[in-house]
Amino acid sequence: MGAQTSPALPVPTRRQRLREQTQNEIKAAARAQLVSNGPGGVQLRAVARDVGLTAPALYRYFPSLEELVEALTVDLFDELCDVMEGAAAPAADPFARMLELSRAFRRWAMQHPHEFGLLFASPPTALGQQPTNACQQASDRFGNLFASAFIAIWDAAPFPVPADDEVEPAMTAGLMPYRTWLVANVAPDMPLGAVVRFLEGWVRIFGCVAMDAFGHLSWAMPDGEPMFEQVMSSLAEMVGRPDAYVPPKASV
Amino acid sequence: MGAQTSPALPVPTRRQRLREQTQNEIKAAARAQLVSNGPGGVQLRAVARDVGLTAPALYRYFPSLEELVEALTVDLFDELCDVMEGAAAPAADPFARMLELSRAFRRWAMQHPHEFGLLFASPPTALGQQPTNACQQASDRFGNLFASAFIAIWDAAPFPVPADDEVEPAMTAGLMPYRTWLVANVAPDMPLGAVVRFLEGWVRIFGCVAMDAFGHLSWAMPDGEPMFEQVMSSLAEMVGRPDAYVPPKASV
DNA sequence: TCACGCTCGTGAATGCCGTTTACAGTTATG
DNA sequence: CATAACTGTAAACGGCATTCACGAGCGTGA
Repeated sequence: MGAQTSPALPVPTRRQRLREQTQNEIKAAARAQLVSNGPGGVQLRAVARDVGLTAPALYRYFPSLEELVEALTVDLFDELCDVMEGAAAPAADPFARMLELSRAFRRWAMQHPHEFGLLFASPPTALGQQPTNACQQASDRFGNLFASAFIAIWDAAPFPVPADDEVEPAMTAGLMPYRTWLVANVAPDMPLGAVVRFLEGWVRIFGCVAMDAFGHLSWAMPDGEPMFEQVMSSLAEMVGRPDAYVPPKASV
Repeated sequence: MGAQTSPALPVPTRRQRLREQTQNEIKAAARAQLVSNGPGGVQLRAVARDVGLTAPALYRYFPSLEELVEALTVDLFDELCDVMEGAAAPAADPFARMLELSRAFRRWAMQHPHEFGLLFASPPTALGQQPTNACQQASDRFGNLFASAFIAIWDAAPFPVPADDEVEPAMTAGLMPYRTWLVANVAPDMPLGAVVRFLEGWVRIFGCVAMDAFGHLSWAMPDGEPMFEQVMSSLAEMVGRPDAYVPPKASV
């Protein structure tokens, strides 16, 4: 009845706190399994064992194994986004921010290949079923990180891009919905050609990171970082700022 | 006892033929499961049911589910390579061949996303264990398709590439083993810079195809083909033959 | 022709899995 | 303090991969 109990939301009851804590323990155990067994190797009974419960008890916290993995996915997207945001100062030069965002992305992917696999290689596994709202939201946050970084680069210093009528008609058509959304919501003055450049860059960054994380580069080189850095350097040229690329600080 | 029975190998006994036929039926059933359930959704018992056998019977043909999937993987690599070779005339202009190889690759990936997932997205699933010999061999054939196509382009008309001392030292170091192998075996006169360009191109092609197949492009565009075609066009410029890119024949 | 061995298939059994159900103990609340 | 909500358990179900012991059929050499 004290005065400070009036806002209902910020005062979770004791049980709620314990419940949330247990949920986190469960997700942590699930992640440990993900790390050692890969996506698909997360087992409900094993998670329960690790956390000191019987299997049916987990159903008090997650309605199914699948939803547990989904919750873990959301957490991992958030972790990845947090790491990326923590690595790139928003106030920095826009391209420097993009550079640091991308490097943090690559670093996280290399350090957590199985988590990366869960986030980015599952679609073929789960093809045909649309993702959960929460999942979609989490991956949107990730996408927006890159998009807003690109928009900042463009707003700070537009660079030459193909004119609207130089873009392939097929691409123009396919890109229209996204482009109108962009213009209406976040980047009023971005031409179609810039959107194309954004996607090109995103494909190169993601492709480089994903191939490395999935081991599709190791036949030619043991470490994909130099290739990644070169991609970033060539992207600096693409956005008309060849000087903006700076090599990474030497790692320890 | 006839004269034609002398070579032991080319005359498989009747049993051997039946056995092989059953093996193929099993792999076909496994593939059907792969298509409908995705990698990881291939179940031994379900395969057995589909082929009209009990589960233990499959162990007469494959020592485990895992090895069945591996055999299927090898088959799929071969099918992909056959399709690609069938789509690209070896005698054609070297870049045209690369173009057709890449398009066939993309086409196959789009038409068989689950098979593509099994071939190219499993490493995170099976991270830490080196592939079977047969698997390695099959994926080597795939890699060599692209490599030899690139070598043909280079041999036909070398193009400007970064000089050896312009390549990042880190990349030079990592690339050395592969480069010396290339020079020793298939491309005696290929400079380091050309190897770098090859990998760049490969990363862009694969990245574009993989992202599309995994649905990581659909948030921006429903169909990744125009983006893929643009990548191919820009690769034509990269190899100094901007004229060599020709748009695809209109699809039906 | 017959008997032997090899191949291929089966049913039963083991131990794991995800999930459901019924039940008991604990905790918060009127 | 009684009542309801919450959190855990044991038992059970069906499905899974895998192993084993067994039998039926084929191919071959005496």
